[in-house]
Formats: sequence, structure tokens, C-alpha cells
Amino acid sequence: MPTRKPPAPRRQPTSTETIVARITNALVEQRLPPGTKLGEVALGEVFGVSRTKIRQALIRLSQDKLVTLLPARGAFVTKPEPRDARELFDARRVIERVLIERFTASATRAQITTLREHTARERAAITAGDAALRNRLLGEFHVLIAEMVGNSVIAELLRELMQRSTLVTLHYQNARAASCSSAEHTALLDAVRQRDAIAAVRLMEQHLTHVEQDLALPGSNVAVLDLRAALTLAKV
Amino acid sequence: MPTRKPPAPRRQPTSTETIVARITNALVEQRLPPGTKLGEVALGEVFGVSRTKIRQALIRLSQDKLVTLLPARGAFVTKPEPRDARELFDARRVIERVLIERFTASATRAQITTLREHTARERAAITAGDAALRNRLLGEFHVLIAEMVGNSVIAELLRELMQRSTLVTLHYQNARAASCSSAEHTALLDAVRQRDAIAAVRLMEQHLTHVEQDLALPGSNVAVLDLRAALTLAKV
DNA sequence: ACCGGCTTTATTGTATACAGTCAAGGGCGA
DNA sequence: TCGCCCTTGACTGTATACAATAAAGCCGGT
Repeated sequence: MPTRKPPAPRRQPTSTETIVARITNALVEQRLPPGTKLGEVALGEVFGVSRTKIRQALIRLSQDKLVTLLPARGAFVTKPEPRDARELFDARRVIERVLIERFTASATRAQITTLREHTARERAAITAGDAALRNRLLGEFHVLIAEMVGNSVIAELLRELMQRSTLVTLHYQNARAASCSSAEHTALLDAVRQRDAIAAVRLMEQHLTHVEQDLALPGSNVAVLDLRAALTLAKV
Repeated sequence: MPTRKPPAPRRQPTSTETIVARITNALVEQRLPPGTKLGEVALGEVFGVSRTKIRQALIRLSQDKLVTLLPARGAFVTKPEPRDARELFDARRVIERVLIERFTASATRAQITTLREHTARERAAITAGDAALRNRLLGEFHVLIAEMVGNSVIAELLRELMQRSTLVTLHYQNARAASCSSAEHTALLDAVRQRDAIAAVRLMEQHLTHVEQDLALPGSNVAVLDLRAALTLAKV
């Protein structure tokens, strides 16, 4: 069978930034499991660009530790070690403890309303069984708070940590755990609304600990998916 | 004058990692002031490689916010805004407060000894008037502590923040302030040796505040140097 | 003399060609 | 039949060629 390739659906050149975002989303929404080979020519065909831009995108992704570059071997979706998971959540605890404390002091009604609407979307995605959307929203909740606190440097740090966290939680988080997460988000918001910094900090730490404990770290290998399918579904 | 270029001293191909390190060192040691244009061909000639590898290095540096990529304009050494400076030091306070607290609890005698030797080198560089070495050592002190605490994710975050901090302190820090910094490092170590976490945290916060306050943020523009001279001096 | 638009030139953006490297598969020998 | 080595294929690493873009200089008009 002479592997007749489909007639190249669309060839509009995609910006490097878009490529990074598409792949990142695919990772965060867990359509590309850890260990997946990200071949340069394959990606080039998916996005309709040459290997040059793909390489640039892969370099950026490897800086964020989302993909691992093996010399002369290629790019693979990073497979985090248990040690990474622990350190990642530890780092998040250090940063998010301060963030939620400050947010409790500075949050406006409008900001709290925005976050409440966000938790509503979380619940909707959970009941709808949309695992991809659910994972993205659960992560964005934390990033949203970070951005509202007003230090963009810290917010950017947390965004990176969140993306890596999502890679870690890939195999493990089930619908029940997700439901708990969303409930804890809501409880967190209640403490913020009552300006109870002590409770907010405590809830955030418990929340992160819960999420971390939910990872049972077995070698549950998810089958490698089709690159094109995983990436063409990705909304920018 | 037909701009006769020197006969290309050595053309051993340099690895991308080395290029990044060399440029980073040049930035941290302040041989390439903010705003300096980093032309691709110029850098390619300096390192004896093609623009391809230079671009990859520049992408990585721009991810670390050390250089700024302007589309179709080129790469420039990042010129941090006062706002960035504030947020940067705020982020460092958040992280380093926790780090020094943990370090006070976990530090071994050997680690403390290593750091004391480091402060000795700081003083030596200061008295010798070696501004480049001085700046690098003053920054490395903080990174060393981060690495000793044992969370490599946090250590990596702090390393990035430190490098960016150095860009900020570029114009401002003089020999006197550097001397103060080193003295504060030594005081910090004393508190650690006495396992006085309260004092250590307080000293660290004061230290960071002092460093931040030392930047007076005038528009003291340093002249742009010669790329080749700045980079060929760079030790890896 | 000054300003606006055009041309020119240098530099970046992208693609492609070629060289180098790793891994898998087949053949040979024990 | 098993194991080792060599060939071969596919992929990555790097350089170079070409296209696109922006800045700078020039010329003509007012």
C-alpha cells in the first residue's frame, strides 16, 4: 500500500506562536500523552510549515520543560518523574500560598464574580464529561488568581508550573477528583469573599496537597495517539 | 576604508548551549548593556557558526527574558522597566524567604563552609575592583543556597529571576553597594549557622530590599560595546 | 531649505539541501 | 537457532539560499 497521503487540507502558514500554543493546548488537554514522539516532518505537515519553524517551536516548548529534546533522537512529550511531581507541587505551594493571601486582601467584587463564573464553567465541563476542557479550566483557575494579584512575573512563573503540573496529573486524575478540585475552588472563593486570609491560605494548601495525593504514579501507559488528530482539534 | 575583517581567529563550531552560556555570562557580567543590538550575522561570525544556531540561542535567551525579539527588527538585550524591577524583587522575596528558612533548618556544616568560601571570593573580587566577577558572584550566592535546599524546580526558577535581576542592577550598583551586599551575605550565613530562622528570614528580606533600593533608576545610558570584544572575553 | 515619497541596502523570516547519527532489519557465522 | 555485525533507512543537525520586511539615504517638489 503506497501510503497515499491525504491532499493536505490547508496550507495557510501558521505563526510560530500559534504552533506553540496549539501544541501546549494539546498537552494540557492531554491529547498528547507523555512519551509521544513529536517528529519534525510530521508536525510540519500538520501545520503546513517547514521544519525550521517546528524546531523553533520545539525549542520553546523544551524550555518550558513540556517536551524533552534528545540529541539526534528527536522531541518527546516530557514524562515527569515522581520527583519532579513533588518538587512541582512544592513550588506551587510556596508561590500560591502568598498569592491567595494577597488576593484575599486585594480582590475586588468583579474579580470574585469572574472567578465564580469560572468555577461554574468547571462544573459544567465536569458534568458534561469533557475531560480536556475540565483539565484546562481547573488549571486556569489558579493562573487567573495569579494574574489578578498584579505581579506579572510571579504570574508567569505560576503559568509555567501549572502547565507542567497538568502533564503530571495526566494519567491519574479522574472525574471524581476533578469534582473535588472544583468544589475546593469554590470553597476557596468563599473564604476570599469573607476576607478570611487564614482560611484561604489553609484551603489552598489543602487543595494542592489533595491534588498531589491524587496522583498514584502507576505506569499507566496511555496509547500514543495520532498527531494530526490531536493537534487539529486544538483550539488556539 | 574597506573594512578588512580580522582573519577569523578560530572556527571550531560552538555548541548552542555554549553560545547561550557565553551570551548569558556577558549579560550577567554586564559587558553587553541593555539595548545592545544582537545581530545574527555578527554573532555568527563571533562564534563561527551559521545564523541557524544563533537564532536558536536567541530564542532560548528571549524565553528567559534576557533578550527581546522584535519581529523583523532583531534581537536586543532586554531593557527592564522599573515595573519589572519591582516585580522581580517581589518574586525573589517570596521565593527566597522560604528558601532561607528551609536552608537554616537543613544546612550542613559543609554547605555553610562552601558558602563562606564563596563570600570570601566576593570580597576578593570587590577589593580587586573586578566588577564583572563581583556581580556574578553576588548573584551566584543566592542560587547556591537555592540549589542546596534540594528543590531543583524552585532553584531553576530563582536562577532565572537572578539573571534578570542582574540586568536590572546593571547601571546602578556601585562598589559601595556591592560591599554592603557581601557583608549582608556574611551576616546571613551567621544566622544560618546559629539556626536562627527568624533572623535569617529577616536578614534576607532586608538584603533584598537594600539591593532593590540601591537602584535609583536614572536613564544612565552606558555606551554600546563591541560585540566581539564582549563575547570573546566570556569564560564559559 | 525642508518635507514626502521612492529606491536602495542591510537584516530578518522561511524553506530547502546536505551531512551526520541513531536504530532497526537482514545476513552471515558459530 | 541464536547472536553479532553490517547495511540501510529515516530522522535530526547545520548550513545556505531565497524571500520579505524595515530602516536609511536620495531625489524631486514645494
